[in-house]
Amino acid sequence: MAAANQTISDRIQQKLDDLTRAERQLALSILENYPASGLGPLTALASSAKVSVPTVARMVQKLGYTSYPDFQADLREELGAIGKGPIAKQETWAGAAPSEHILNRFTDAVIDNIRNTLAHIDPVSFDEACRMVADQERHLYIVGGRITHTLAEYLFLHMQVIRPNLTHVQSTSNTWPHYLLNAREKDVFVIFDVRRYENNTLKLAEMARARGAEIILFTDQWHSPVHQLASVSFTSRIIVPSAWDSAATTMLLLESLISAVQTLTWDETKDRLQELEEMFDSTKLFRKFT
Amino acid sequence: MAAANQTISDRIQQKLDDLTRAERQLALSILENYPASGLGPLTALASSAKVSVPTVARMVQKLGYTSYPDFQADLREELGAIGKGPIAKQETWAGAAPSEHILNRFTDAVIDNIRNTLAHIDPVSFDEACRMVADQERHLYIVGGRITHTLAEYLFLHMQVIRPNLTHVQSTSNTWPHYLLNAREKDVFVIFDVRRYENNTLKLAEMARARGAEIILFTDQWHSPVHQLASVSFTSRIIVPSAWDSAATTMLLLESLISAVQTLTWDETKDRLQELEEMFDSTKLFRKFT
DNA sequence: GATTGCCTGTGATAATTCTTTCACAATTGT
DNA sequence: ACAATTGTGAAAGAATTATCACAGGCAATC
Repeated sequence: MAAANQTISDRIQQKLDDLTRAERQLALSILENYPASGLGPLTALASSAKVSVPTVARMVQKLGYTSYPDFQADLREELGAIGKGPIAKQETWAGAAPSEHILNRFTDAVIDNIRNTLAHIDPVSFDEACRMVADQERHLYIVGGRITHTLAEYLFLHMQVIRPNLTHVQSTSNTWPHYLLNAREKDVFVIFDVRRYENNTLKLAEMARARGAEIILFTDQWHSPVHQLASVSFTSRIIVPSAWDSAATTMLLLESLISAVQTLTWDETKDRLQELEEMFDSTKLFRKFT
Repeated sequence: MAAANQTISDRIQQKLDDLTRAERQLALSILENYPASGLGPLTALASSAKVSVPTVARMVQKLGYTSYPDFQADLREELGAIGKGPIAKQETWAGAAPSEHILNRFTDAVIDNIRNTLAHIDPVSFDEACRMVADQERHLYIVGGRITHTLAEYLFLHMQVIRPNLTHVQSTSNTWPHYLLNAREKDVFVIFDVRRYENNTLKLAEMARARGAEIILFTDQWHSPVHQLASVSFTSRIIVPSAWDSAATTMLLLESLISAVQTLTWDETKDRLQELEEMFDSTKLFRKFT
């Protein structure tokens, strides 16, 4: 049994870089359900991590143990030690940091935002919005402002894979009126507007509405003026201990929407994804492992 | 394995009266160091409780298990259930929607990601990264890939307000080698790289490192290869019920970092913010109320 | 584009450890 | 003294673990 002042969890994380792909997969699996998974039989651990038995044996030795049971003994000892100590903590997210640390305070706030936002959301509207975004007959315009531009782009990036017939508009640029020339009845505008609300965005929304397009709005709890014009509005709470607002909750909503739209259009999407994969493979832009 | 809604600890205590002297002695020993002692070998448990091996075997059967390993399996399962904190599982986030609705499933996953990510973060490294990013002597390069580009841009946007002397680099473009010409010792690169890891990004990181610059990396649980070169790495869990990965957790970390850097540089920042406000006022780009 | 080397899984085997269960003796309490 | 409980020692059986050789696959390199 190897002596250690740190937890085995720490030790594994520290060694993570010296490990190979399968070993890392195993290590992460152990950390995933820690420490329970490491206390079962070796074969069970191997199969739950989807690696082979020798891989487990090899890694345990890399971690400095003479055998798997040796490793388990250390785990048990650690588990026993926890029992003694003050068990109080659980409230802090980053356990290693004090509760006043910005990481903990910020995370507290974001979780609170998420809870609050989700509690007030209307799933029917959500589903409705998903259907609108998934409808490939309608041209999809995605509009972001100065800060929200990044969220808009994130949506655009994913929608590009999922469906054709879409446009990314920056309300901060002067070129957006050109795009509106093409907008037709029933087209869909996904608009992001949080405080400080942008005049350009409002004008754009008004003109879109005038042309008979429908608007899906992502805004904050104070409601962008675009709200009046929107068919569906998503309201996120965005308060955090910072000079700025948080986009994390809006991001969550957005990703949920993407996931839902993806499911709705899966039949068509999967071919596009397939093609994309092949293109990536051929360009070698990405690496497959390690 | 016997079904139970209660913990095994409860069950043992409940049965305590039906047990004989040696068995009770064993039971109390198990509860003494719960659950670690029950997860070791039977013989070890027997000797630590100072009872004989058959006594252990007999009692386990009295508790309703078919075998000692069966008992252990139940213990491990219970241990695994504890690992999941109290906040996540029970609740439906969007109360109006059924728990199988994508909104609830997705939010569950994100909360889980956040919990897991924060649990493994090192606050010392975090603070260190904040100091590096806040140091205006060093030029700050922000690097994003295909998907992470949006996160990079989000950081860039905020850093622009907080400090001068920074550059936004897209690893997907071909122009980045030009930027590297200006990179100097101790400059800071904030690099985003999640799967699928981009070869361009790795090359960029290597060259930055060769020039003596320091790297702060935002990656996922599988660790971008850039990890080896980084002074500080932030590892987010990014699994959600979707064909894509979630950026929400990384966004949270990022915003925490921004907030912390903002605090560190407040003296200089507040003037810049003031100026920015005035510029916005004069351009009438934003509306002050509603 | 071919080669080389590293990593990983497979299947098998042997060694080890752990578990179960004997019968019987010792102990305890009634 | 009787009956229930418990421990001893042992041995068989089961499960787990350690390890091997080998082949396939992937990636880096030239």
